[in-house]
Amino acid sequence: MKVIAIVGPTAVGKSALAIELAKRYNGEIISCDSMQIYKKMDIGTAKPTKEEMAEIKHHLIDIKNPNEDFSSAEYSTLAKELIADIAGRGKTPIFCGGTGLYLDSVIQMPTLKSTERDEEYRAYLELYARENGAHALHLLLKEVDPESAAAIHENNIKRVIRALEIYKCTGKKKSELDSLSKQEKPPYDSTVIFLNCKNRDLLYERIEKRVDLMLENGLVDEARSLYETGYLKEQYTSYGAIGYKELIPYFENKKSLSECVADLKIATRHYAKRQLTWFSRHKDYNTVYVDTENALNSAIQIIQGREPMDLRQEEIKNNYTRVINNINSVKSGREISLLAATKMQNVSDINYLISLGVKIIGENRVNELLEKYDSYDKSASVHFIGTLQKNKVKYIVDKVDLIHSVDSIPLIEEINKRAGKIDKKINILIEVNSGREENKSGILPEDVCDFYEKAITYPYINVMGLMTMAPRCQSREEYLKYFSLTKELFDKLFKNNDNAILSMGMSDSYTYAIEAGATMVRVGSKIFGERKY
RNA sequence: GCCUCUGUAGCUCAGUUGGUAGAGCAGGGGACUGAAAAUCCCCGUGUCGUUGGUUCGAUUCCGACCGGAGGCA
Repeated sequence: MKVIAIVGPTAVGKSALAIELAKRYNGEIISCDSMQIYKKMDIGTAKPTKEEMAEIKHHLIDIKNPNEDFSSAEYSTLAKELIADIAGRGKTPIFCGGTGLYLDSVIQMPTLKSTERDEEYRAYLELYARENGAHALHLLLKEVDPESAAAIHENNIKRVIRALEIYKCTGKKKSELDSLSKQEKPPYDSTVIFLNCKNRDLLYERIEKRVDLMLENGLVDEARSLYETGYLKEQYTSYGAIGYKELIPYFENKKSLSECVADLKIATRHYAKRQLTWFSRHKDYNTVYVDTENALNSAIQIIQGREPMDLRQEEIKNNYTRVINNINSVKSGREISLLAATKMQNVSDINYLISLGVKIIGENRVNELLEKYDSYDKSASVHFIGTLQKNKVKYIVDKVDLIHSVDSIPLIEEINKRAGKIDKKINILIEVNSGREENKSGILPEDVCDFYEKAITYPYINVMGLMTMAPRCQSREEYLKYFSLTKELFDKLFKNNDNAILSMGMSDSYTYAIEAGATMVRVGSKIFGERKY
């Protein structure tokens, strides 16, 4: 029986990938996460959203209360039943989660069975260890199961106790059971995709962001309610979850919230590191790096055994053709320039796109532009379309043909100065904050004319037109409002200039922008696909 | 302006009665088949602020200088 599994450290983007694959392969997702098992722990364990669960069936989420016990053996039994059930209905089981042991208990261990636990014996051994020391406890294990004793460090009291408990409950040594199980054949034909991140700092950034998001979504309240209902107790398995116990000192007024949050982030990083170690050890896993490849395409390629480039190029070509057709259907005879927004896209995809006929590419970040610059196919011209910091101007003046996002006099001065040094006139667009959004950059519409008058006085600056980023809108009418406003300003300032550029409209709105009079549109995700990972 | 304290690892700080230094945290690596978001193991060279002097030898003692904190004016 075929199963697919998506594993990887926390926050790499497993869930989104699993859902995409489930859509493509008529799949159902079996969560492989030791903490999503528990009810009432939603935000902190990053469960899929209701919408996602409605779209794709998810299993083994919310099956226990936080004060109930659970174990990998129990997981194994449940998951195996589910595989049979899902496959029996003609669908594909897709595992998704970060608990490596749980996955192994399913795809590597055919006969793993739940065994009863012996709480009394455990408590006795814990006491024994406390009174006589870890070494003495370890000696007990050495007597009954020397092999396991050799494999388990004496300070690892939890494992030593577990091994002793297994012996007491089953009458067999843990080492014996282990080696028996290792002789068995894996029960399924499984393809495991290990999502990883080449750049560790990037993974840590994602973790940081995700924790912040959880806090915004109400993690503290969720934790407080667990704390107050008495579910946040050390004796429960669910207590291990990261994101709850770290906040206890805050609830008890022993630490500030920000200290607790810092601890929680550190705990999550450590966890991610342990996951990386675990998954890296499994040499049969297929590693996909989310920061250097398109995870979905690589995953599909692995599952189907196809060359990734074929598929990726096919997708880009189809998307590109669709965008061009859309542009042609609304441009009513005018010349429209298509700028491909290439943020986060790899150079081979970009160059392929250029080979299809794209003449302009636009980058958002200076560092990224510099990294990729040497590899670009030079038949396309490079524009800068993101927020430009003054201290970065010097790196790009000699490289870009147009800066779309100029919105302050100090920035113009810096560009003018740097351009002067290399004696090159720099083409710029003035960015208009057409939506009057506080956090967005750009000149307010009523100030644009003044700004323009000032800007054209600099000898090395060539103001070629306007650019705007509309706020995210729900309807065509809304978009048209912002675009028309910008178009009016544009007509006022550039009415006699046939070469003037009005850059507006992105993936969600480029057709409306063209209707409103744009001469250039900046399209990224509609060409390269959504950046989900 | 004067006085006191202070400057040691990414961070917080020990320490050397003068023989070039070590903890915690962070970070890195690893183990892990019955509690696993758990549990456990291993990894510490850094111009000891700069610069003169004393000394066989200075991060340690003395002086000057440069940062930082505080006090008196």
